Amino acid sequence: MASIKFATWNINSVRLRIEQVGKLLQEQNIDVLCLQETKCPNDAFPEKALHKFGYEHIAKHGQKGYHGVAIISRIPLEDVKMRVFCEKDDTRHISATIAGTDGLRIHNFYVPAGGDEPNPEINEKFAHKLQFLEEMISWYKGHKDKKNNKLILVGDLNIAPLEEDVWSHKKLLKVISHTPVEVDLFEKFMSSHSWIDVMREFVPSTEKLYTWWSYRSKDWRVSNKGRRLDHVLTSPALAGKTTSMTVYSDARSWERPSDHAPVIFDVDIS
DNA sequence: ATGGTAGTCGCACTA
Repeated sequence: MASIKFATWNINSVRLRIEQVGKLLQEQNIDVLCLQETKCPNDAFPEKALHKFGYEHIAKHGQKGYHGVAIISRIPLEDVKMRVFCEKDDTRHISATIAGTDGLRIHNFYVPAGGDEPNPEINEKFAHKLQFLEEMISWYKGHKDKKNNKLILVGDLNIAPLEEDVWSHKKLLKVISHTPVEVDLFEKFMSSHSWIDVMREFVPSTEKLYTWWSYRSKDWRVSNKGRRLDHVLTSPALAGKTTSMTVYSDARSWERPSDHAPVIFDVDIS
């Protein structure tokens, strides 16, 4: 069986943590890594280090200071595209087709976090997040031949949709990432394209599952007040093709860690 | 109810 090992990780500065990127790639034998929050302009992207780690194919979409996404691959990437959302020049999306896979395409997203105040009337960051999600719902409508498209969508979607995706459902109902209005949009997005929630294929919805733990708690593993903000989705054409999924929370304990853990998964392409 | 930490860029902003 031929398979590809993928990972997605909000790295919170690719330059600061380039050695951690290398450690993940090499120790976990990753083929294709999607990064979010690279916080790095394209001309400053640490390509040489990545080449040294054995990764020749890099698709990047970054800007100074904020946001930024990238796909780092051992396999050639084709037809790299970026999409604009909300008519902003934020670097929040990049996609590519994996060579030699008969058209398997991966989309890498960094959805706006949305600020603190969960009222779009007075918080334009939350309004932006909701509009971004609306545009994600309409984004795919132009695609043809949906049923045969082999698509993977990963990234920091900044939404924890299920009750067991947060440490306390009740306490987070008014906390952005878990408010009903954004969870509804997330569910609308999922159903409009029949996306498969791969992580929940491996860990039942009755069990807690997190990918992010705030920097603001001293002992993140003991308090364990996490949220599942990072996601792995596939189109129905890939149903049953994901053969493993792990939240690699060890990386949250590395020295000067990202506040997100990588999610690693295998896709059978035979 | 509040404030806690981290990163980039420059002394504010975003998460």
